Amino acid sequence: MPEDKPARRKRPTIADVAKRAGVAPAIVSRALSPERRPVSREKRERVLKAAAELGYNQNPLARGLATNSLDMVAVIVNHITDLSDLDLFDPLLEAIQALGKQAVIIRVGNTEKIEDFLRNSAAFHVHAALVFSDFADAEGVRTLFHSDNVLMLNGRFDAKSAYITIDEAAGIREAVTRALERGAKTGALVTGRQTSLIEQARIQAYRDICAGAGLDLVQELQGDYSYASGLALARSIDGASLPDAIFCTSDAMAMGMMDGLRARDLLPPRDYRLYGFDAVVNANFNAFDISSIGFDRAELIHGISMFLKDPAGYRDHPEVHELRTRFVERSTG
Amino acid sequence: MPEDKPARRKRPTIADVAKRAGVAPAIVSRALSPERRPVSREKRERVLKAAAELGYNQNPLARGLATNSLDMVAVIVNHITDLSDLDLFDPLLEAIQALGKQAVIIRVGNTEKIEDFLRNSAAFHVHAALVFSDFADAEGVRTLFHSDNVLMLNGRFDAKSAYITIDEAAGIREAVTRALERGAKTGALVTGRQTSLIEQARIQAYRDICAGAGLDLVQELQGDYSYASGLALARSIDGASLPDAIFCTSDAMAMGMMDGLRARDLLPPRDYRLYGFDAVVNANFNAFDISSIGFDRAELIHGISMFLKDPAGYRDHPEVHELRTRFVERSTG
DNA sequence: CTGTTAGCGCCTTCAC
DNA sequence: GTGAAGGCGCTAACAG
Repeated sequence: MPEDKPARRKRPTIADVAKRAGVAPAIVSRALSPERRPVSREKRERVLKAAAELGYNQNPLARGLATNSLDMVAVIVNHITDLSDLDLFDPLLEAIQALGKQAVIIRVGNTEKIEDFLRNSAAFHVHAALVFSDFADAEGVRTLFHSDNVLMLNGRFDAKSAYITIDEAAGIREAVTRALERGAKTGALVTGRQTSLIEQARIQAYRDICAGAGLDLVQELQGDYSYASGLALARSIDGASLPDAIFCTSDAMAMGMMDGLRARDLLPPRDYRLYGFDAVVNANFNAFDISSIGFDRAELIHGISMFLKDPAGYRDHPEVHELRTRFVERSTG
Repeated sequence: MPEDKPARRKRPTIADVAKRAGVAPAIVSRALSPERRPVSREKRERVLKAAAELGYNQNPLARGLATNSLDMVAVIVNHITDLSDLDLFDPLLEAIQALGKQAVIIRVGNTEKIEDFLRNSAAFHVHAALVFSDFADAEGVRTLFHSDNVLMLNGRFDAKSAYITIDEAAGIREAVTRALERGAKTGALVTGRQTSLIEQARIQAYRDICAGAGLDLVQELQGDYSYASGLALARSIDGASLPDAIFCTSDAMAMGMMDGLRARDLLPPRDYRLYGFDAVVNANFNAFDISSIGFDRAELIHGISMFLKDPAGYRDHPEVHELRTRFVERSTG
């Protein structure tokens, strides 16, 4: 191999631009900075022109070394399915890229020693971190990343951290009301991983609201959010005294439940009413079309964008700190 | 705000470790390098001890600046759904992290000027790039990234690039054979985005194999891989002369097709045989359970890992350069 | 094998 | 408003 890497043409540096523009490197740095820095209008223009002619591009590593930060956003999930569906993930990436930043996905699902691993990684220096994983708490993430710009999306925030919470109760109240209107007297609740704060809130909301509204929650079953667990739990539902309404804390479990009961010729809404959670598009498949509860993903993306754009000013916009869930009516309930 | 950032305790540097171990900084660098570099056994131990005591962690930005590379892997997709499903994405992330690297997801779907955007980004310096997007060609990606370590997974490779291709024909042949065995004489083909090289190969394989095997492809319909497009295209299927077999180039389209025909009381395998593609887990939902064609995702991950571990040596392992698809029998065909 | 010396490219004082 | 100088932390190159 004579010249495997033909000495990739060296990229122009700030010094090259400075030379061409006939100014000092520091001027170039200032002129090219997004922030308003003292440079005379005339020199700024010379610098911009020279930079364009040379095809200059900043070296983010050098800037990162000097400023101790990187234009990347860490997205912390358990498994990737935490982002409950692609409906959220795709626009999230788009929003991050629209801000000129890049998303580093960090999966803490079963990586032990995630900390050691991260400390030697460039991800350590990210501009901000978005935390979806319920395994991470605010303080831990702050020490994990070389940044205080942590947005907690898992409910585990503290006084110092930014967050977006979901008002689970709003949509649940609508769904329960709906079930009652349709004559439901009894209900079953199918839950997911109870270590999640969000899940705990969801379960509690169901209990409280059902109790308050007079819908008798006769059965609680625990799954793991998955289709498979819903399918398996269907066996635990007593056909003889079928609950009038079955509430699942994920759409996937609702789908499994529906398939499991369908095998016994029990169909919603004829034989029981079925409610999912998350309002994923999948549930819209004709074969399921499950009534669900969810929030507007665009609103969540909007809040995240605001945070990334100006982490310091985020506190001043409480209107994006909490999202409301709503009942999404489909054919099962 | 008196002290918003309480001067985050400075992390120890290589110089601190050197001082404590009583050696030169360069020795520390060598001792801590993953590669085998000349350091006396005794000094190496002193360095390791000092580093541990100090809680030293490398600064990847500084290393990146010096070596011009970063321990990150760019994953380039159109939209995130390019990774056809989470079955692949989650283990891919896990594999990347297992190598001590981080995944930067780059979505080129509708970002114009992706190039300008990237050149100013740290992603430019990634260790390697994995290309799933069919919008990117090998040469383009090499110039886009400051790295020749590009693995093409979209079929658009050239002589200089590493790649993994999928033998689409193998599984298609099995599926067509199966349909014939079950008495099919006529078939319909439902396709996706035809700009993709992989899709083109898939379509051609279907045509060739059906022609060769004597299955008459009476109809071709174009969708976009999605459930919705399959559902819409079901209307174009003539109920009177229903094809014996319907082959879809994605599972999602097959699901849509199935729902669309179900609405007209046409069910597989009673009334027609239905075949999907990708063999995603979703298709396993009881309500669908669609026969499909796919490759072993673990094999793909294995090949990708080999590449990331040693991009230079990858060429010497041709056994991972091509994956075979296989027919996955389920209930619809 | 070892240590010294230069950078890598940028930003940030700090005088002017 | 400007520019020189030093530093971010590490690695490569070069003598010893």
